[in-house]
Amino acid sequence: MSSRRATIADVAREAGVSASTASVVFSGKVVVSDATRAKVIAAAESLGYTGPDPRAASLRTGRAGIVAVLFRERLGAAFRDPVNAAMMDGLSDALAPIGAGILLLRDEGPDAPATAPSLTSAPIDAAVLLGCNEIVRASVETVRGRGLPVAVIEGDAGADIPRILLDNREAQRQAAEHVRSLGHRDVAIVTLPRDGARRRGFHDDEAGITVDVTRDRLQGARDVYPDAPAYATAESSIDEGLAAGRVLLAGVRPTAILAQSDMLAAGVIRAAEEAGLRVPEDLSVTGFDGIVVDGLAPYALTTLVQDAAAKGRAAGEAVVAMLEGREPASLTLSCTFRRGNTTAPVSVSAGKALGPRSDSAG
Amino acid sequence: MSSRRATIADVAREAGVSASTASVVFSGKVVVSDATRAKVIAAAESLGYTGPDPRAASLRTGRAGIVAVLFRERLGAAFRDPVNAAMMDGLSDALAPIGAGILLLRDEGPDAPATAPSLTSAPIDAAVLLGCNEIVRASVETVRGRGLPVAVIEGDAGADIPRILLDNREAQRQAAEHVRSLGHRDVAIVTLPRDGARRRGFHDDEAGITVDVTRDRLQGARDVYPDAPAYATAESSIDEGLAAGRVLLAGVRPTAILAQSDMLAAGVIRAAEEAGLRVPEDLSVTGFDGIVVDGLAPYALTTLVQDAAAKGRAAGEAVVAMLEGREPASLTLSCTFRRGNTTAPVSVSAGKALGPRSDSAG
DNA sequence: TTGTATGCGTTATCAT
DNA sequence: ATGATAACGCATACAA
Repeated sequence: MSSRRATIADVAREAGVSASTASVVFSGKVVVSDATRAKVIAAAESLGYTGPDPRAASLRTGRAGIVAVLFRERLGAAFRDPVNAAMMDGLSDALAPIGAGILLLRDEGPDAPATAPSLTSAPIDAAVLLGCNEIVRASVETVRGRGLPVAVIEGDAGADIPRILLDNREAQRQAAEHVRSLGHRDVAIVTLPRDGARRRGFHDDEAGITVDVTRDRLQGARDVYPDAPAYATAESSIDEGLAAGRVLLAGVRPTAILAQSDMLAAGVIRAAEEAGLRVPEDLSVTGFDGIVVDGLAPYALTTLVQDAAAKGRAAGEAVVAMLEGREPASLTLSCTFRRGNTTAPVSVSAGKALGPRSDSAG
Repeated sequence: MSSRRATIADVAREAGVSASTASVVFSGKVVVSDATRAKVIAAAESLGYTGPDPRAASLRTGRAGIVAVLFRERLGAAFRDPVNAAMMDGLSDALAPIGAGILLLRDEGPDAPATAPSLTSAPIDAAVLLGCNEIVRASVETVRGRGLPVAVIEGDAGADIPRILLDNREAQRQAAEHVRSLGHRDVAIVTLPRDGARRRGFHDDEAGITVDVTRDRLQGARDVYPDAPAYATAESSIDEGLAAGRVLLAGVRPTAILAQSDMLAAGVIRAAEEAGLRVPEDLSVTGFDGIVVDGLAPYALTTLVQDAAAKGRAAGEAVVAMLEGREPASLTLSCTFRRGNTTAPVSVSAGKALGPRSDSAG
C-alpha cells in the first residue's frame, strides 16, 4: 500500500476496467452492468477509495456545489438574529435541489488580511449578498467579475442583479399610520444601525444612512412623523432596545415608540416596564419582522410580519435559476400589518412629559 | 473577445511572460520584478482576469480553504441557539490564520438525497463535528476515510480524534449540590433533547439518551438527586422551558428546578411567574451555559458558565494543527459555577405540594 | 456497455 | 528573476 491516496485510476486498474468506467460507476450517470459495478466497488473498498476527489471533480465539472452567503457582521452576531435564522432555512431549502452547501463569509471590508477566504478566492458557484450597504456594490463587482451568479437581499445591486426586496418603507408607514390613527402625536423611533460603524445615538444625518433597511423603514416613519426623534442602535437585540428605550423615556416622554425590529421593540417594552409604564396604556410600541420573540409573552407585538424564510428562498431560487441558465426573478415581498396588544389609543394620562410637549406629528 | 473566460495562460501570453511567472504574480510566493508584475497586472486587467480559479488552484495545492461544520439540526435551528453563535465566533477566530471559510453542513442522516452536499462530497480540508450523538461515529469514519482532519465538540469520537469536552457532569453536580445545600429536597430537572427525535416528556429510559450533553448533565444532577423527575424538551429555548415549567409546576410542586440550559431556565422562570410564584423565594431555578439571556433582567441566573467560544476556538485550533502536520490537542473545558439571584434557601411556605411531598434527595 | 483521448486551470519543481 | 515541464484527479465526447 503506497502512502499516496488511491485515485479512480488505481481503482480502475485494480478492477480491471478503464478509468472512465470506474468514474461512471460513482457518478451513476450512465448505465453500467452489475458485474462491472460490483468489481469496481470491490476494488474501491480494497483500496480504501471513498469516492471522487471533490476538488478534481469540481475543476472538471465547473461546479463546486457551494453557494456563499456574505454577512456584514461577525458570524456570531449573524447567528444571533432570528431573522437570519429564518432566512437560512429558506435559503437551504431553495438550494437543496442542486445540493449546494452554504459557505459563510464575512464581509471583512478593505482591511481584510489577504489570507481571508473571500468572494475572490473561495471555490463557490454563486453568492448571496445580504445586508444592503455601501460594500455590496463592490462585492457584486467581485463576484460578477468571476462570472458567478449573485443575488442580493435587501440591497441595491445595480441593474440585472436579481434582488429580493421588502416593502420596508410602505410597511413602516402603515404602522406609523396605525399609531397616528390612535391619536399619538408624540412619537419616537428606534432604528437599526445606520452604517457599518454601528454607533448608538440620535440620528443627525439621515441622508447618510448606508443600511438600506434602516433608511427605508425610517422613511416610512417619516412619511407620517417627519419630526419624531430617531435613535440608532448598534444591533437588533432586546438589550439594545432596552438601552434605547431608557434614553427615549427619560426626557420628553413620547406616547408611542416605533421600533425597527421586534427585538428592539421587546427591549423598549422592558424599558417601559422598568419606568413603571404600562404597555399599551401608557406607551404604545410597534415592532418590525413578526418574529416570535422568545419569552415576550403575554405581549403580542403590533408589528409588520415579514416572511424572512421567503427572502432566503427567493434568493436561493434566483441563484439556482441562473446556475441552470434560466432567467432569475427579482422579488419584492410585502409585509403584513399585524395588530397585537402593544398599541392602544393615546390616553389623557399618557405621555406625561418631563418637559414641554413637542408636537411632531406631520 | 472570446466567450470563454480568460485563464492565467491567456494573461501570461498577453503580458509576454510565462504562465508560471504570471501565477507567481498572483500568489506572491516568489519575488517578481516590479516591471513584470505591472505587465501581468495590466494584462489581467485588460482581459478581465480576476485571479486564479479556486477550483484549479485547490486541485493543484490540495487545499480548498474550507472547513465544514456539521450540525445535527436544521440550519435555522442552529442559528437560533446562542451557544452556537459563540462557538462560531471562536471557530472562525481559530480558522482565521489559515484563512479557511466555514461550510455549514447538516447531518441529514441516512435518508439524505444523494444530491445533498455532504461530508463525502464537499470540497473541504477538514471538518468539525458537533452534537454528540450516535451519528457522530459514522461521520467521523466518512471524513477520516477521505483522509481529512476531524475534531469533535462534545461527543465521543473514538481514539485519536481530538475532542473538545465540557465537564458537564461535574458542573451540573455542583449546581445540584448548591441547591441541596440550600435545603431543597423536592427538585425537578428540565433536560435538553434526549435524541434526534426530540420528543417532549418525562424521561423513562435514561440509559438510552444518545445526546452526550443531555446524558452527562443529567448524571450530574442524578449524583445528588437520584430520584428527581426529569422532563425532556425538544430544544433549548425559552418557550420550551416555559412549557416544561408549566408541566412541572402543575402537579407536586418542586421547590427547585435544575434546567440544562439558560434558555430553558428562563422559560421555567416565566412559568413560575405565570403560576404566581416568586423566584427565588418560592422556587429556585438554575441554568447552564452562562449566556446572556436577552431580556431576562432583572434576574441573574444561578448557572454554570461555559466558554462556548473557547470550544469553537479549540476545535478550530485542533484542525489547523492537523492541517499543518502538528499534533492536535484535545481539551476538556471546565464550567464555572456562578451564583445569581435565582436560587435561595428553601422556605417553609415554598413547595406547597398539591399532593404528598416526595422526598427525592439522595 | 465499455474504453480512449483529451483538457479543466493551476502551481511546484527544477533549470536557466 | 523567469521559464519549461509536469502533474493534480477527474468527467465527458466520442468511438468501438
